[in-house]
Amino acid sequence: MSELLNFKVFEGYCADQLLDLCTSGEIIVSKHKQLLYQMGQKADSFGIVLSGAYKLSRPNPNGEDTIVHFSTPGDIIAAFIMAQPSPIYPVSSYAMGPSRFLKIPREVFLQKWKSQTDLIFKIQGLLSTRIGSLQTQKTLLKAPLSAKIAFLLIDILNKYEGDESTLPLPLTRKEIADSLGASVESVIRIMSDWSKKGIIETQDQQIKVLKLDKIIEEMSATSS
Amino acid sequence: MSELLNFKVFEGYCADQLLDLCTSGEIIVSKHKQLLYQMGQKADSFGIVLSGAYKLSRPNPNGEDTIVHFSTPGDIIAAFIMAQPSPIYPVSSYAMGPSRFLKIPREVFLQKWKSQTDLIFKIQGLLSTRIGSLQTQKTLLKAPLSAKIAFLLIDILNKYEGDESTLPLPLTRKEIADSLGASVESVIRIMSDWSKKGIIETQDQQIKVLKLDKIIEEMSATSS
DNA sequence: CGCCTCTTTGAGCTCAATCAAGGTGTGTGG
DNA sequence: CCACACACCTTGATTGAGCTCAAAGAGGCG
Repeated sequence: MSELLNFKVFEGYCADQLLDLCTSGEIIVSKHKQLLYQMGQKADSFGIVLSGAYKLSRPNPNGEDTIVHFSTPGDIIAAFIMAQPSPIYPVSSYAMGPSRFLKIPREVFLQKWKSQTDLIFKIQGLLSTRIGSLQTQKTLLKAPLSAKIAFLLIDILNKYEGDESTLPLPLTRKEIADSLGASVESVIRIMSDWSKKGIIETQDQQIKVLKLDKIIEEMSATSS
Repeated sequence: MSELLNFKVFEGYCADQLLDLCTSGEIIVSKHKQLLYQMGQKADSFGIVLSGAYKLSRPNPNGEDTIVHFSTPGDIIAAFIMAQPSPIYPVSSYAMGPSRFLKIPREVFLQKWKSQTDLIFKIQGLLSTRIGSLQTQKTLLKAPLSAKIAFLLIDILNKYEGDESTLPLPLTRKEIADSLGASVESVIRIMSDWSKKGIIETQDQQIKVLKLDKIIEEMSATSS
């Protein structure tokens, strides 16, 4: 599939090489909310998000799921545990809306990917972006909820090259809440407020940011 | 230095190989609170914590520092950004108590470390542990503060092979607060309570966990 | 000896959680 | 086709965990 060539991870690779890397690859078509990987199970494959999105989540002490990451096209899932002796998926993955995923067996990673130094460092780059994002979220712990929501929206928008203002994945208020460790009601209160002020617009779980500057303001706002 | 041989990252390496890997290495002796790396600066070296500990922190929107990670002996700092074109330290590092650090120039990484596939995956293992820890912290967002403190203490204890019950680094209440996104006062209130109950003991910023089971209980406690 | 860091305790307040209730749209089985 | 369950969104009222502010004691250090 030539669509792989567009992803930054494969920068500098030609079609033939990619074909080799994706030996025994299989395209998984997921429906909304469908499980891709189950936390705790033996990790015998990894892969790349082709379209749509997947959420990675772990249960919290109350048994509810906390979302730890949103994986969007070009994102590699589970690659960085493939090198471990007998890897286990550390999180569960669910599709958000109809999505496609290129699934590759672990053996192919060990045989073909592992030795590609450049590729490994590209993947490490993705990892380090992820750590950066988690760390930023940690610095926002003491910030008001509105700042956290603002950051989350901007963080997701930033992943897409095109500076579209519409979030390219169906995102419910509940999912925002689960990602931020907040309650749905609180998230709704803040976002309703933004809607009234014309800062954002929601249609059918597609969130559109109309006034990016206002959102950014929201993040540093000491006042109102 | 043969003390490197004890660290898990270098499992399987012999002294000669290590010596080669640490070409141009320099041992940095840090005093308490001394700066090791400054966030935002050009990253031209990385290294390994030999003794003591370092805290990695980033400023939050209020200008205060949030601690994102505690690096203890055997931990590698900044290695995973060395492969980037022109890396910048993403966080600042400060010594906690007198500490020692083996500093290695970036060129040595590019020349000698980069090609050692096994080593790279060991480092990736450290990274993935770090992500795991950050994710777990995220799942605790809705848990009471006491659960977060309990988890932090246990998390730090777990890093040390020997099941010592004394935390091997000087940890102030303020640092705990800065790591959890809480206020010093709240941390003190909870820990004073634990001290009174004989669950922990503090002497000169050395925290000792007397009743590990009680602490674990604290994490799931719905009551009290 | 004054300054600084760390710890402690108390009082009051606030942000967001919880509880409660109602509305809408969608899928599903009788 | 209707009824029912279920997921999502919304709004209001109440409450409480933890924050802020204030004040003070205990080392340690130049």
